[in-house]
Amino acid sequence: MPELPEVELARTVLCDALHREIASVDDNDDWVCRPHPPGQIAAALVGGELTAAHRRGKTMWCETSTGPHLGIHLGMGGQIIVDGRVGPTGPEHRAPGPRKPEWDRFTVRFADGGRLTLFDKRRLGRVRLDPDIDALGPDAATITREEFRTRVRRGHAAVKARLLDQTVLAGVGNLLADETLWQASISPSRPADELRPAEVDRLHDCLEASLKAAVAHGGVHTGEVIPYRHADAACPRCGSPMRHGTVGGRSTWWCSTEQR
DNA sequence: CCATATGTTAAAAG
DNA sequence: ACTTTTAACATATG
Repeated sequence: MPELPEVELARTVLCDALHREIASVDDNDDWVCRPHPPGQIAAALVGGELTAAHRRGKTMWCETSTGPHLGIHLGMGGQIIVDGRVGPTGPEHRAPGPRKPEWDRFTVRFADGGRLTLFDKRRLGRVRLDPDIDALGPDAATITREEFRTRVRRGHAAVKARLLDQTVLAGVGNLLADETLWQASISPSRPADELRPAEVDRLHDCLEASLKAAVAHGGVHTGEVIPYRHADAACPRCGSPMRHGTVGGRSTWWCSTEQR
């Protein structure tokens, strides 16, 4: 579920956890908390408080009164829950399924009795101290037209692979990439450096629009073409069959006639 | 049992 | 050396 829009919404939930004394921390999942051994993150946080919540691409981090930054990544399906308020990270938000306690992978308990939890069935989420934010490219929501042009076109890989590369720009995931390329009528497998300048600009415009719509509507799954990413679907714009394949190592759907 | 899943990344390949 | 692709990661679900 979590791509940039979901993570931004999760970040707003995270803000509810700010300025509250941290009483204890459960960091016992050594896979989610790697490379930290159990207790290390707890030791860095207990007694202090979270003072600010930031995001770049799909990575969030909190500043703390004790010094270190607390990095949180939702992985493939993680959710932030603060005092029972669930970050809207996809269809599950609207139809919450079972919530087994063992799916709580990381928890900060506050002196006021409330708590912040990373809920993640698949366990691909990540919590760590002082994440390397600078390894990421510019945030997809604020990247300039100039930056987008030079970064996306630098490289011969498929344009979808460039969009998904978090060091090129940060925040675009598989669904948002398909949505943006469909909006722009560009084939996902076109080599990025062969796109005409006008096409790259169109892609940037469509990315901005898709991001804005997704944040406003509650997630990337609200994209126009997302419901048509399945076998036997027809393009909602022209009626041609939707095509399927693997591009950039990910399952990809595109319109067989409009996307060139 | 098999395939798939909205992400990242180490390793292999080019 | 740098870029691109693939496989693996942990786990749930259809």
